[in-house]
Amino acid sequence: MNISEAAAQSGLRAKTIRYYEDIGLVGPARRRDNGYRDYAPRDVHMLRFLSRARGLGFSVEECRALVALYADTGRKSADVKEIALNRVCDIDVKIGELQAMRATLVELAETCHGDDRPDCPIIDDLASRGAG
Amino acid sequence: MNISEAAAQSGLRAKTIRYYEDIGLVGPARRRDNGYRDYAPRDVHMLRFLSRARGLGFSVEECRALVALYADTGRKSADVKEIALNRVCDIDVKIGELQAMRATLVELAETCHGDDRPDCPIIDDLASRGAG
DNA sequence: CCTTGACCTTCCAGTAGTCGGAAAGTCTAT
DNA sequence: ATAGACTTTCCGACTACTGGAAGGTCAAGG
Repeated sequence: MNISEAAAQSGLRAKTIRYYEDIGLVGPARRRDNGYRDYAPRDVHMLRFLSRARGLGFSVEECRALVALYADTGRKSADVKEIALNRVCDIDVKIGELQAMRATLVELAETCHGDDRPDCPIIDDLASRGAG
Repeated sequence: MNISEAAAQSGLRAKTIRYYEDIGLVGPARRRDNGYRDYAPRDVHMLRFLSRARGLGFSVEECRALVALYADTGRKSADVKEIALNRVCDIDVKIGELQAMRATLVELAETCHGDDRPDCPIIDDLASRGAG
């Protein structure tokens, strides 16, 4: 099948598929006589794997590791689990940071009357608080 | 003061300060005879404002708007509040996405025995689940 | 005066992960 | 034959910096 069909079935865009081939995340696609890439269901399967892993926030490099583990039928499940749990830790850190930002912003917004007057605690706070 | 001192006092790096000048987020710094940038406490104040706004996750473009509002003493506090609340919405969306990722990953990790055996539900799930 | 090291300057390139578009070739239907 | 939808490669843009090279400047020590 053509790349656009593979894109539709995998959830990736054609551009992204070419990019993944470019950086070697997937092997070079088989080509037809006209030079068009030709994908088999098995290839789409791999692309869907990547689409899903990326959707879970794994970096392209982590995906590379996952692909290697996927291909290695003798892998240890512990190796995969470790990558997944590391990802959970990363996520926890990011969620924590975002929650801290959110709390600060809400606090600031709550003290701001939000009308036509120029006096604004949000600006004042940004301007006066220490760099930390 | 020199740029490194301004950096230390503002919480930004020297490189970042030059970059902000480059993209016009701050005006060009006054120069000394030797060509070195020379910062007054007032400039550092502005840089600290930016450092803090960036720390709260405002994009550089949002910072540009905040700087304009900061400089506009006739601003409406409502305009500032709107930017802040939009930012809160963005954060909520991101937190939601991260929590969904986290839940999926934890679920997958919990079903994975995580030992030397090759059988791995994480890989299996990534490989078999639909693209969504 | 000379050297050393820590500053400073500009400019260029690279990062992640695509996206957009140009220019050119190909396929399909009418 | 032609229109329009596909494909190809390549190049540049995006965000927000960061690193490094090549070179100028300054302050301290011998």
